[in-house]
Amino acid sequence: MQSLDRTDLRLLAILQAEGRITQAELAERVNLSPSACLRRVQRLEAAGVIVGYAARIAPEAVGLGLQAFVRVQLARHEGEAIARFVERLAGWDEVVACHALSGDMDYLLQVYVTDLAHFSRFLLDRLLNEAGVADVNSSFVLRTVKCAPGLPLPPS
Amino acid sequence: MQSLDRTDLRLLAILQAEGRITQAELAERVNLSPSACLRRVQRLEAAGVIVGYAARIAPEAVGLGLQAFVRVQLARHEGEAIARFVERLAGWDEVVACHALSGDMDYLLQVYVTDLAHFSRFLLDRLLNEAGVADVNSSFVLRTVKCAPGLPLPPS
DNA sequence: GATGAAAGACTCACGGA
DNA sequence: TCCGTGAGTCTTTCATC
Repeated sequence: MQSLDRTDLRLLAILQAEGRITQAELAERVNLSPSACLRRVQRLEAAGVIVGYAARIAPEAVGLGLQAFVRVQLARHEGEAIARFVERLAGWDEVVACHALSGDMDYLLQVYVTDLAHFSRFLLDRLLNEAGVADVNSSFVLRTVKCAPGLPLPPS
Repeated sequence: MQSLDRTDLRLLAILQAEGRITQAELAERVNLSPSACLRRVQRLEAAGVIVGYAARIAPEAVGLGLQAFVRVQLARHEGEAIARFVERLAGWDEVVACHALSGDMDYLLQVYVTDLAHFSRFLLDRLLNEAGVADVNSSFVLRTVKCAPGLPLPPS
């Protein structure tokens, strides 16, 4: 990707907030013809700047009443265990994100479950069942104070 | 919202993964006529099950090369400070999410910045500049091992 | 980047199970 | 109440300049 000009950034900002806006209205908002606008969007998609589109769903509305962050420490000197852990993660639907972090913990998992009973099963059947997991520390989300609809894009 | 039947859940799963799918194709995938499908989608939107639609953007592609999780503890017995902190958060673009958590920390912030210099400015100019902030602990994302495209929906 | 045109999608009012 | 049909309108998308 060459570089993103002001118009590209405006397109991204709009699409990030209104992913299903029509090309016609998108074009109008950035003062382009529909075809020029579409070409830019297609270019952004092809370049991997736009990775995809998603409906944002309210967790409670689909029965996901509990969100948790789980810090996981793997046993040292077990490269094998790390690879297996990462592989297993992919199959655990409850985990929507997992990051390797700097600092005193190894991995931070973001987890959605229906309730505490579900979370308990997740811990016992999945995480603690895993060889190489040395330590686990769970924090539940009491309240979500802020949830931006996308990334902070540079002003355009 | 009454309840979500199998078709609703299928619609949500598809829209969560392909937010810009056409109504025509969406209808075909769930074996409905376009109009019946559209009515269901509109109902899900009106009921707040679908909160919105968003383009997913690659952070590095827009210059956001560093992601961090920041744990913040506010001073106790300062209800005033909490309210002001939450209010300020809304204006800090770098913060895409903030949750009040159970356990030993108060708030968990998810932060996107361009680089360490930017993060440093964020800490000094914003967070540490805030009255009532008793303790701050930052962890940087070294690697994102998993990033699901949406919520774990019950099978349909 | 704009124009223009053909193909297709969107969306609604209506009638039926 | 929910679905399907049909039709008008708007959108998408491409070739062309």
